Amino acid sequence: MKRIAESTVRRLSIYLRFLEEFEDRGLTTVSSEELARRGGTTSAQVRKDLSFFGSFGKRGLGYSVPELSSALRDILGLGREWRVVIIGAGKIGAALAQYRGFRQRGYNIVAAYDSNREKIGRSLEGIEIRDMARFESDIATERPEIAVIAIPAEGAQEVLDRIVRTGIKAVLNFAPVQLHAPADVTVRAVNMAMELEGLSFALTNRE
Amino acid sequence: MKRIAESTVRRLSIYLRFLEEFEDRGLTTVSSEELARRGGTTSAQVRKDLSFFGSFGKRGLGYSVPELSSALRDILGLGREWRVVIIGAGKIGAALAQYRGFRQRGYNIVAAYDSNREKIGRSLEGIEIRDMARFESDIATERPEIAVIAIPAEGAQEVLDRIVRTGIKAVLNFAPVQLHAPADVTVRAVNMAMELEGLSFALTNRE
DNA sequence: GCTAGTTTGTGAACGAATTCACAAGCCCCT
DNA sequence: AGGGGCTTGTGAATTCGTTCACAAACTAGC
Repeated sequence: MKRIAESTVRRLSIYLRFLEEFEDRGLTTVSSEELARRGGTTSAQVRKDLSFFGSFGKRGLGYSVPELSSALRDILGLGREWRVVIIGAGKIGAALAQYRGFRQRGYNIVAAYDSNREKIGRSLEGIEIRDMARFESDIATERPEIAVIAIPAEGAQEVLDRIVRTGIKAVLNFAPVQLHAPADVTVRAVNMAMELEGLSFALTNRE
Repeated sequence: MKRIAESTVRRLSIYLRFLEEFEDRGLTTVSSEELARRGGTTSAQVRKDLSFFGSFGKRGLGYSVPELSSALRDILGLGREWRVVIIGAGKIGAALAQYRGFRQRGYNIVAAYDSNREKIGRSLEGIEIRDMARFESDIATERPEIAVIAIPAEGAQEVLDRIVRTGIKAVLNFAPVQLHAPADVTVRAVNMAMELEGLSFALTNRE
């Protein structure tokens, strides 16, 4: 299969969100034009994005809402459950743990890890906080597919190295540092500081 | 001035982070090659990124660490203080409010807003939680430059419309929806659900 | 002050992503 | 059953972003 651009995948997520809304409202078909308007893009872009994966529409009519959402869920890997571990039981870990959208979409948070004696053994929004020392042995038996780094910048690369050694291939990083991993490990970053700097840049440099 | 790509601005943030680290370690010069290695890019990319804004280096030597960090801080608008309001005093709002990196870089959180009677009047990590009903009148007197949306998806577009009407031109959105704003308002989105879907996509569709 | 060794800054080449534009296909109405 | 009106799917054209490659400019050593 041809390599798919990250931007395409992001848009598929956006389309899926609208499709789910349309499903709830009982709509049966939708046009690329409508999806584009909602998603802030163009109808040609929508059709091109979908065309990488197949033909889901009917000419003259549009896309069947249930069919297309089902197809997108499959494409995005939402047709199964994913086991997720969170490293870092601080505020960000807590915000993640309580977010209902994750479980709804099949992301099952199996545990949180921390090194702070105060936190170990307690629960984070119903999720067990375990000693980071147990990390490797737990992973070996529970085999989660996704790890979330929710600790400060300083220890993040070291934690990522440990994650990589366990064989986990997908990591979501909330620490405000650029991390390095082998090519077969996908690392996505959420960096609030960087986004804010994008805003102050825009405010500063506009005509 | 020529339009600068968002990807360029993101990289500038990354470079600045390393430069600050180098400053702390007392290093005086750095090459584009070194910055590239740390930032996960190429030296040509680093030089091209910087060249949009001027010539900061010395041929044969590299860049002066203090000079380049100062230049990047100016470019990214970090040479002044920005007033920020957070809308939504939930878990995400709390995670933001306690994050020390913001104040360090000149983002001053002036207040948080919520509609929940329970929360109004309390404090979020030392920041006053105010009634959302006061929003417009407060903005008119305090004139913050940046608003952060940290509420669930449902009310987010409506809140953005209110923000836009106050004249605020920069918004950071944590709600998992695509929002629409006039072209002169910069909206950056942080969408954890979308990032996770990027990961499950990568796990599902790889050879 | 000259030479060898670096590293920048930047046009030109390349590659990737988006947009255009239109034939092909489908629905609905008469 | 045929025609008009839509909307998809997709090559081609275009735009945007990255990488290449090298002259220009600097340092350091002799």
